[in-house]
Amino acid sequence: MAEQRGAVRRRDTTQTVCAAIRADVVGRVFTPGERLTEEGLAARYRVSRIPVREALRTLESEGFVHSRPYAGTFVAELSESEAEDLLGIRLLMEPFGAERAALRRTPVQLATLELLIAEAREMLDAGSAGGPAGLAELNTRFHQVLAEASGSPTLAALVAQLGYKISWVYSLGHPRRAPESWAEHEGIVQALRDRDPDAARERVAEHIRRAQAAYRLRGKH
Amino acid sequence: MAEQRGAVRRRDTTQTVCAAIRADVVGRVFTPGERLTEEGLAARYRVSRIPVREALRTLESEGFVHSRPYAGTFVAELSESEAEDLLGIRLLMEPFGAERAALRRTPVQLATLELLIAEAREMLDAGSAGGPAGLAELNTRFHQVLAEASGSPTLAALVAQLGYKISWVYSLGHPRRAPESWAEHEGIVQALRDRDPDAARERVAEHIRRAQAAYRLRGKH
DNA sequence: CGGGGGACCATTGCATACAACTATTACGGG
DNA sequence: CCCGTAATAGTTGTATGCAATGGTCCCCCG
Repeated sequence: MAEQRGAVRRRDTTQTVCAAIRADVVGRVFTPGERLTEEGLAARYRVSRIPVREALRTLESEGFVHSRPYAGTFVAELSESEAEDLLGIRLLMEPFGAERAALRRTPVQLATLELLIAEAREMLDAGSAGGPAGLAELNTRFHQVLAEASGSPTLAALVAQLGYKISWVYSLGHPRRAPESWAEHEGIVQALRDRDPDAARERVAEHIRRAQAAYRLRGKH
Repeated sequence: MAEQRGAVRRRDTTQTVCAAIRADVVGRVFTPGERLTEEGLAARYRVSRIPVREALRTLESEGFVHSRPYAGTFVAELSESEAEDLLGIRLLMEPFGAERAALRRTPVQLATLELLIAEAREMLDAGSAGGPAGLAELNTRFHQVLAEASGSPTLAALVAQLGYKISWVYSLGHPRRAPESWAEHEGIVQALRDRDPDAARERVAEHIRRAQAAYRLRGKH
């Protein structure tokens, strides 16, 4: 369990460690402002310091940690306004990507999105048997595939980074509006199926505005 | 000269190497698709492989290179549509940032922008004595400071990454519209001075649309 | 002569080891 | 008792070295 947590098959170590640290940051295992020692992380994931260092450089450029030479690496702290801006940026980029995706999506991407919706519906019908974590995972993947369907690797990468950060912010308290959310996803996929860029853009924009509103309500803690 | 190119003061090596490689990628010293060997880069910049590796991880997450385990690192290739999308994304993000900047800019940031404009005007009046590279550098910094003035570190980082990539694309052939460009910059700063978010957003949008148009004209090669 | 398979080599991935710097703490002076 | 300074310890930065893997070239076979 914790023993084998980061036991890598001597391959892809850096990427695995990077994902693990990011997951632990997003999952609030490491609290914002906390100092991360390379040796501590190395021990935690059962690797040496080199993969840890490389993972930290990636996470730094993604904005999850920041480090000063010889001083150490610290988990980033997102201000409230920063969290708000994140949602604003997302509201810009995802509709833009969806517009492109309506024109450029491949059949495989379309089918993947439909598959994700089907899996989500199954989970919802089963009464969240897969757990809310499963739905959140599906949601992340949905938005990820949607971004990739835009045909722009840069845009997809940016959306992915944003998605991680928003998960981080949202982790304070998940708004529970999964059924509505997935219904909206269906509308988005329909627009992609119809190759209707305007509808795709508008539906994604509306989807994100609603998520944003739900977040703001939860934000009053 | 080339001898001392990457001779680092035994500090900040990784960041310096990262910037150097990025500059060489943007400057077309390394051509898209080219394979970069760690040892070759280490020799070029007079450092060991470790800083090179870490720099490459950063550049990978920024999208300038891509690497597969054990296979090597390759300079990324930007398709024409990808270049077009880059400009589209910039057209989304920079006006958004400018809107925020009009409300959040600090006096120091405002003064910095004014300083940059003054320096640019001096160069222009001197008949591009500082060289076009100097103006391009000032342009990059202007947009960088403008993005930072939005008060959102995430947004600033994204704009910075985009800026590098756009410099890369533009390096195929610089559109020479520096005088008009800097006149527009003045209008933008005026909007920030007036704390007028709508004007700031619109002027930046117009500025970028014109740069985009100039690029498209040049693009017909 | 063209295509497939295998061995060699270059290169990457990772761990260990040493040097350099920061932060903390203890000590002495005011 | 507080502040400034210096030594110390802990952590980061970099170099060297070895094991694992992918790419390439050559040989053999069809």
